[in-house]
Amino acid sequence: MGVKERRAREKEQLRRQILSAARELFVSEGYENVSMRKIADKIEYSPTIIYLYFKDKADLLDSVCKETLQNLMNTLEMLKSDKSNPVENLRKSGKVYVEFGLKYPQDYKLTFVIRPQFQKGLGLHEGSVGEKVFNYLRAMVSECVRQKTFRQVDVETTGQALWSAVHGVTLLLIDFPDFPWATKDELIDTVIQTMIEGLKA
Amino acid sequence: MGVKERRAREKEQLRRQILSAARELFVSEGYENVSMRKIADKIEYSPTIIYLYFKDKADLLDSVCKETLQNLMNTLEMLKSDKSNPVENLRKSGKVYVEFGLKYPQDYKLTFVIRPQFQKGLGLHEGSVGEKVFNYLRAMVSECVRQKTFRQVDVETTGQALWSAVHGVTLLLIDFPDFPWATKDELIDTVIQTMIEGLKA
DNA sequence: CGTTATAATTAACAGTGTTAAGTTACATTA
DNA sequence: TAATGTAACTTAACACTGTTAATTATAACG
Repeated sequence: MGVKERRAREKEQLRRQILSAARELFVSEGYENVSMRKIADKIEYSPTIIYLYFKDKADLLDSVCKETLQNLMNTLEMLKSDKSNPVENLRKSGKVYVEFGLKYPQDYKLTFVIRPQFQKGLGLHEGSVGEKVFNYLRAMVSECVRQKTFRQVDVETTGQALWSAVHGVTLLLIDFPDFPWATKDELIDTVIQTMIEGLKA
Repeated sequence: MGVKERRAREKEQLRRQILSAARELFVSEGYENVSMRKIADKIEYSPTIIYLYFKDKADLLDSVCKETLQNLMNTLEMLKSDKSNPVENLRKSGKVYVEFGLKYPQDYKLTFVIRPQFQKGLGLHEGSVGEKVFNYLRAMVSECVRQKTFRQVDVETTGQALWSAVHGVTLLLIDFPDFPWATKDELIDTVIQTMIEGLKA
């Protein structure tokens, strides 16, 4: 009775083929400039097959973005955190976050800008990767407060404020590559350090 | 010889008609969902007339965004600044900036996210409105340093860092309306205040 | 073999940005 | 007033788009 399983494997494989073709094209051409036909061409199938695996183009984008979020989470988790120095962890994580965005600018924009435009109601569903990422951030802030390196700030609001800052600098650097930025690294460090300084006790 | 001038006025008038129809539709339907035909319908002309006034759809977007930038600049300039308290000016300006973005979320996204996607090479050209806005910000930071309320930070980098922070919070609030934000105002204030605290001497 | 399920395709619809060619309207000149 | 030139505007078309319904090919089962 291994037939059903083989078929299921084959289906899953094609699904992944579609997904990775879509990601490659989204990244290299931009979401708007990628047609279902182009994706189909790349995997050498007819365009309509995609609809047997994904509801529509937005659903395809959604799946690509979930992968990106997982990649971001993995990247963050690779940083082995030093329990004794939560501020340093926060600084490093911020840096890694921005660098991830700059390394995969199209993926970052797809996930944090394009997707919300096409997929309404993106809260922080229980069990979602987005929730995990934010829990990670919250824990770091919480530890900084517990160790009294930070003053008694509201952990929730502070986490969101930190996210705002790194999100902002990431997007500006992606969207305005021709702007006369001071220096990429200097700017990134300034944003993160200034926020951290502003939170210290 | 007033004929030529009248004709010129009429041309200018139609140009404005197109522009305002485009803005309304971009804002209410989103750039991607607005077709040249829809714009033409709204002003009761044939679709191709638009091409006699604008190079293409991206150029139309460009013109809409320039207006938005001018509106933002005007809003900022309405704040009469108190020479003796530059930090308070900075705080207020940041607040006004974010509130402008939240009041016209579609315009804000068009200008700072969508436009750079379609119009490459958006530096800060001499004489551009964008340059004016940034000069305004630079002057405030500079004054804070001069009065020694801020420590001896690099004005350029600091200005860009501040822009990053307010840009980030604006976009997050626009793009993730269903995220469990602490409180809009609390978050905005936290972002701005934390940055300012982090810059103080 | 024939039957059945399902995987994949073809054809079509209504819409897109944009261009080239054609038409209309109108001020200027004869 | 009638002809002319020119600017304003429209029609028709091209090569695309996302998506659906109907159809065909493929392969497993009895």
